[in-house]
Amino acid sequence: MQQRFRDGVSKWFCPQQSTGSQAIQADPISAMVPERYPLAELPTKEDSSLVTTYTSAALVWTTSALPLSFHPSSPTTPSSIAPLDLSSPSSSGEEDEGRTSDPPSPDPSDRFQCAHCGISCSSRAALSRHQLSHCSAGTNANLVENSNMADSATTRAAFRCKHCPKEYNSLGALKMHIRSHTLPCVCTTCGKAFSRPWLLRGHIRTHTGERPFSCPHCNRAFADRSNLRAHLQTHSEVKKYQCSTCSRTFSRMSLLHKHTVSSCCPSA
DNA sequence: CTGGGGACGGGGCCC
DNA sequence: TGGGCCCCGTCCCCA
Repeated sequence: MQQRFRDGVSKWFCPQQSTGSQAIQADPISAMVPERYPLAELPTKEDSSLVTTYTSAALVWTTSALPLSFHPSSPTTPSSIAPLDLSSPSSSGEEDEGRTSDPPSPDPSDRFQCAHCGISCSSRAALSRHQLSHCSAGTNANLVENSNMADSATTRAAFRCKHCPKEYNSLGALKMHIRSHTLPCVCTTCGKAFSRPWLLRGHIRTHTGERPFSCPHCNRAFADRSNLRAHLQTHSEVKKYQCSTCSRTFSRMSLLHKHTVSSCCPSA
């Protein structure tokens, strides 16, 4: 029954069963029609080029990650926004405690580091898989001309999507991405298609009205866990996102964006 | 204008 | 290798 709840998210997880079991067991589950999956869409490995590296920078709220979604015309400098340090033991930040929305704790003791490239993995399994990527990367090495292994461990890519410019360094990742083009999961109620079954399940809740995620503070229920997470921020006195100009905090990045662009420091 | 909810997309991780 | 799940994030809409 206990599922994998990384980083203590079970603290505010719904009291009901796991996400995959409620209300989906009846008709809605039959709404999933994942038979449309054209594997033939998978590309060959002939394509080879380096692509932009997706670093984990965005995960630690670095300001450099912010302008990606800023309005192009906005003169706001990224440096006007800074991640809020919630390290202070504020009781208001209780629901944020231990979640992965926080920067991952260094805790090197339980990290599994790759001897090849130094990348830290969260588990032995992850490390094993990562090391396999070195093996497969060796296979792909001629696809991705790269001589600096240590520096390029995160940059090599060999599998290119034929529908868009995206590239991936593993076939599995590419297959997953291609689903976003093929949308194999179709809602039988409204016909809307989704890339993954659980996306469809979430969508089906909009039809059924099911709200399995409830707030422990106000008992308000949500159909989407992410929305509950955002809601929990409203109960926190100190919000996660802070404007470095006026120190005002916001529950959402988007609100911070609006604030910096429109009212606080639009010309900064 | 601001804050918040609803709906959804996508990459990563674990089994 | 694939499915399921998690988290992060965005966009839109409304009060």
